[in-house]
Amino acid sequence: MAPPVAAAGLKDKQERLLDQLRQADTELTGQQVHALLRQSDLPMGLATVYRHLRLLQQKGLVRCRHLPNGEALYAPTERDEHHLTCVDCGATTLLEQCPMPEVHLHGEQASGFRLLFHTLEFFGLCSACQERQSP
Amino acid sequence: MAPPVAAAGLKDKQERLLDQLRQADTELTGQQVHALLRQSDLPMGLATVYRHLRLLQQKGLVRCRHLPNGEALYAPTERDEHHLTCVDCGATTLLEQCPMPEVHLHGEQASGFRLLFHTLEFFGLCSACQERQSP
DNA sequence: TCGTAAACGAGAACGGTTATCATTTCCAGG
DNA sequence: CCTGGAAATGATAACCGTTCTCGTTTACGA
Repeated sequence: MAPPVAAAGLKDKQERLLDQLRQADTELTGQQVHALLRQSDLPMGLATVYRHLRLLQQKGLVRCRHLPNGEALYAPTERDEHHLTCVDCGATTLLEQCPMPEVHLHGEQASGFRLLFHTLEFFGLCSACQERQSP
Repeated sequence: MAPPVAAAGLKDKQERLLDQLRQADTELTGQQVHALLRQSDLPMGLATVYRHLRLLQQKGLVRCRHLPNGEALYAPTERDEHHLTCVDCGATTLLEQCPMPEVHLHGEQASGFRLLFHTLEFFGLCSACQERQSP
């Protein structure tokens, strides 16, 4: 009874989860990660997904931001992207260029914080929503 | 029967709500705004608070950010503050100086978006949580 | 092979936000 | 002053993503 595929089970789930985020071409919600993993050869429960997502964040490997509606989006920290989000409909656009090439907190400004990642997000009204509210 | 205090009722609720945010010395959650207003001379329902909070955002008068736990915090846009937040316990520290003095999106990079505000937030581990996870 | 501790996951619980919808408040005309 | 319709309001129900609970499974050194 040699486990043909189950061997993948040995692979650390956390690492697998990170792979999933890296492979994705966009940020993913916790639910999406769960759904993707679900139909892979190494499915895992929703609770586990969130658990590891948090741990990865604490290791500084994953960053997350929140949409106006409160949903959380996750991405690998090495991907340094910023977005323009509509406060009305929630549509988000990836900014072509980072408006702030290098940001670093000077040392550790605040009492022993270990800096892991940052988010810089822009908010506004997309053209569609501008028209809709002042025709 | 001259209305002694009720006259305040004439004042636009939306403006009143904005005052509340301006008077506060920190960012407030929707619930907090509601609670504060509740015991003022112009109480309003939770639904109304959230409705106006969104409208104020669309006008560019109020900005909001989300804590790691998903809670939304509101503040007047004129207050340009940034924070350092612990991804574990959620503690937030106000940054003394803005690490990015002037940020502007060059014109409207993206298809007709009208830029209203931005958020720049830093995340890491506070000293307490660092110790707790690797003693 | 055992025993203990950590990891897991299904489903319940939570809690902030949003939607519903009946009621109230505004106001511009009669 | 009345009146009628539109917009605002708010108590409550519904939503839904996330977290918790806790019994079960897995890992692994002795």
